Amino acid sequence: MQLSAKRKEILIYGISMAALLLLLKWLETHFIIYNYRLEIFIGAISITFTALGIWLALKLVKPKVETRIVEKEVYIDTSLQTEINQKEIDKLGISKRELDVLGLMATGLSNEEIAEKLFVSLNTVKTHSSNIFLKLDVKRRTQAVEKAKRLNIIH
Amino acid sequence: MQLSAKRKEILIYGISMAALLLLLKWLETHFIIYNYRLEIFIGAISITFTALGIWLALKLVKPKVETRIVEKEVYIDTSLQTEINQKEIDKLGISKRELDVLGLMATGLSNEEIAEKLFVSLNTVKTHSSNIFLKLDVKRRTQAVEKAKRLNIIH
DNA sequence: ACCAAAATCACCCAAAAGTGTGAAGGAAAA
DNA sequence: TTTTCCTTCACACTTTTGGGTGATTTTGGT
Repeated sequence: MQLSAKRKEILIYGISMAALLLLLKWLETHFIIYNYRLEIFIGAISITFTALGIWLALKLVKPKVETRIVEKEVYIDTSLQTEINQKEIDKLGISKRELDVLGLMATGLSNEEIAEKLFVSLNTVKTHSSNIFLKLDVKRRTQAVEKAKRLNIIH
Repeated sequence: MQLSAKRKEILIYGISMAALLLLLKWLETHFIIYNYRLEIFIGAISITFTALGIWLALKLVKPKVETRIVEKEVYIDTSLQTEINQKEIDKLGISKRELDVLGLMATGLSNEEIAEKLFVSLNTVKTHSSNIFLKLDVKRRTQAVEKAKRLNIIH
C-alpha cells in the first residue's frame, strides 16, 4: 500500500504522540512525577507539543504557488497577419481572377508560370495583368506588386 | 511603540499560554483534576498546544513559494523595426552599387529609370541586375525584390 | 430569359528585361 | 607590384512583358 506524503506525516505525528504519552505514563508511575512539581511537567508537555504542532504545520502546509510570467518574444511574419483591404479592392474594381494573377505576380512568377498554375493560356494572363495595371494605375508588374502590397490588397 | 506583525503574534501566543497555565492552575486547585483522570487532562493539553503550535507556525513562517513559470508570448511587429541584414548582404556578396539598383528595382522602376537616377547607362544597370539575379539565385526582378525583402536586404 | 461583368483566348507589335561576352579604369587587398 | 573585385560600358541576341484590338464563353443578378 502506497502512502501519500501527507498521510505519512500524520502517521508519524500519531506515533510520536502515542510514544510520548507512553513515556508520560512511565514517568508518572515512576519517580519523576513525585520529585518535581506538576507545573514544570505540564510546561514541558506544552513546549513539546507546541514544537510538534509547529513541525506538523511546516510539513503539511502546501507551498504557496507564485506564478511568474516570463515574456517570450515571438516574431510574427507581419505579412501573414495583415488583413487584406477588401474595400480598396472593391474601390479599384479588381476581380477575383485578377487578384489571383496579382498574388502570383507578387511571388515573382512570370506570366508563363502564372498561366500554368491557373490552367489558362499566356494570353489570358497577359490580359489580366494589363487590366491590373490599368486599375492600379501603374506601368509595370514590379510597380503593381509594390502598390498592391502597400494598399494591403495582397500579402 | 509600533510592534511588528511577528512580534505581535509571539505576544499573543505568550499571553494565551499564560492564560492557559492560569486556567490549569485554577482547575488543579478546584474540582476537575480530582474528578477526572490525569491522562485525559494531559491529552487535552497536548491537543491544545499542538493546535497552538500549528497556529503559530502558520502565522510566523513565511510561506514556501513555489515559482511556476508561465511563458507568455509577446508578438512583436517586425515591419516597423526591420533593420537591414548586413550579414546576409555580405554572405551573398552583394556590392553597394548592386544594392542601389536592387533598392530602386523594389520601388518598381524600370532599368531605364534606374539608369537615369544613378547617372549610368542602361547597360550598366542591366549588368548590375544580372549580377544581382545570380547572387540572389533568382530569374527575374520580381523574384529578386521578393527575396530581398524577405531576407531584409532592402526595406 | 436577359444583360452586364468577368473570364477566356488570339494576334500583332513594341518596349523592356534578361543573357552572354568582352573590355577598360580604379581602388583595395595580398 | 600584382591580383582581385567593383564599376562602368558596349553589342548582339533571346525572352518576357506590355499595349491595343477583337472575339467567345461563362457567370451572376434582375
